[in-house]
Amino acid sequence: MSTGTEAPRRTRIQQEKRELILEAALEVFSTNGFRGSTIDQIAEAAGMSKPNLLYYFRRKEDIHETLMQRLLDTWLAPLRELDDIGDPLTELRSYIRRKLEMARDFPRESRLFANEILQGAPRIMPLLAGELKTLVDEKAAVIRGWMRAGKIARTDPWHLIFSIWATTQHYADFDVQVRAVLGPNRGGDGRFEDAARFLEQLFLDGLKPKG
Amino acid sequence: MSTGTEAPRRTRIQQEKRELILEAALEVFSTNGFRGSTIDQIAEAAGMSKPNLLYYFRRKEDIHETLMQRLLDTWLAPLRELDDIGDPLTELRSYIRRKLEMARDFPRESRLFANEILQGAPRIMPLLAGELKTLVDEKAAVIRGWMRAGKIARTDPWHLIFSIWATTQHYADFDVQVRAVLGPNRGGDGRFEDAARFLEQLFLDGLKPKG
DNA sequence: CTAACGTTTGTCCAATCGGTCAAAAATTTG
DNA sequence: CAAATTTTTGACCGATTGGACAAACGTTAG
Repeated sequence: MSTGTEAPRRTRIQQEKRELILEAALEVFSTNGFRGSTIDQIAEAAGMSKPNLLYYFRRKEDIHETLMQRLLDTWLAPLRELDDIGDPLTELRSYIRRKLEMARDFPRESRLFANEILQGAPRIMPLLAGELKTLVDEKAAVIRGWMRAGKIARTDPWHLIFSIWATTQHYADFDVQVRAVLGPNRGGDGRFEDAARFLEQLFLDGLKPKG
Repeated sequence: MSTGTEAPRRTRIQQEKRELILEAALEVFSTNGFRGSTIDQIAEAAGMSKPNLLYYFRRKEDIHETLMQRLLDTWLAPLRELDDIGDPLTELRSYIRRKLEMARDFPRESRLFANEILQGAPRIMPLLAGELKTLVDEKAAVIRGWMRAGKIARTDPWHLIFSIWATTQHYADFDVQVRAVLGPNRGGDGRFEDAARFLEQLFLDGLKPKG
C-alpha cells in the first residue's frame, strides 16, 4: 500500500547529511530569505561542496519545502495542546508562555516562517487556508465556549490568537530591534522573563489601574 | 554653509522620475526583500529601462537607503505624538488606533521595515540603537510617569510599546496569514475594525471576566 | 581480490545579476 | 534657429546564480 508521500529508503549517511544540510539551510534561509540565499552559502555552512549538497537535495526549493513541512508541525504544537480541560485563564497563560519559549529557543524557525509569510506565503498558502485555518477555527470554538461559560471576557477569539502570535513571535522576528531599543543592560538574557511578566499582566488584566 | 547631507538640486523630471522609482521599489522591495529584488524588476514596475533607472539612482542600495530614510520618519510619527497632555488611557488608545490605521493604509512600508529587521537590520542598525532607542526611552519615561501617578497599571513601558508595535504591525506583515485564517467572510475589509475593537479591549481590560 | 554501489568533486553551462558606456534622442537655453 | 544640456536606450561586461554531468573516490558484498 502506497500513500504517495512516503519517505524514500535512505542509508545512514544520507540521513545524517540531510540533517546537516537542513540545519545549515535553516540558518541561511532564516536570515536571508529564500531568494536571498544561495546554494553555495548553504553548502559552505554545511561543510560540503555544492554538487555534493545537490546530491542529497536536487533543487534549492526541495530544501526549503522540507524545512517548511517539518516546521509547521512543531510550530503549531503549542496551539494544539490548548484544550478544554483545566482552567481557561491558566490554559491561555501557559499557551502564551510556551509560545514565548519557542520564540526564545527557536528564533530561526520563527524567522523562516515570518520570511515566508512576509513574501506572500507563495509556497505554503494551501497549508494556511487548509490545515492552519481548520486548527484555529477549532481552537476559536473552544475559546468561545469559555466566554459563554463566563470564564473569560467576551471578545474575538481569532484576534485573540493573532495577538498572542504577534506579541510572542515579535521577540524572535524583531530580536535585533528589541535588543537595540532595550540597550545592553535591559536587553540581556533577562528580556524574555520581563516579556513573560508583561504579557501575562497584559492578557489577564490590561492596563486599567486597579480600582 | 554645507551640512554635507543637503539634497542636490534637481529638475522637475528628476523629481518625478525619482518618485516613480521609489514607489515601484517600495512595491518590489517590500515583497521580495533587498537581496531578493532585482533592478530589472523595479525598472519594469516603474515603466522604464534599467539603464534609465540607474541614471537616477546609481546603485541598488541608494534606492533602498532613500526609501528607508523616508520611511522611518513617517513610521515613528504616531509614537512622537504620544505626549503628556490628555488622559493617559485615551492617549494610549489613540496611539494603538493610529498604528493600526498605518498597518491598514501603508502595509508595504510595514513589510519593508519588517524585511529589514528580520535580516538583522544590516542597513539601519545605527538608527535603531540611536534615534529609535532615544525616542522609545523618552516615551517610556512618559508612560512610567502615568504609572507613578496611578493613571494606568504598573508594568514595563518598553514591553508595552513592543506589544503595541507587534499587535498592530501583525495585520500588515502577516496579512496573508490573517486573511487565510479568517476566511472569505470574516477576512474582508471589516477585519481591521474587528482588530481595533479587540485590541482596545485587550489593552484596557485584559481577558479576566468582569466581576 | 573484484564488482557493485554509494558518495564526492572538478568542471562546465546557460541564465541572471548589478552596473558601465557611448551614442542617440529629447529638452532646455541662448 | 543652434548650441548646450539632460534624458533615454541598446549593447555590453564581469560576477554570480542554480544546476548538470562524468569522472574519481570510498565502501561494502561476494
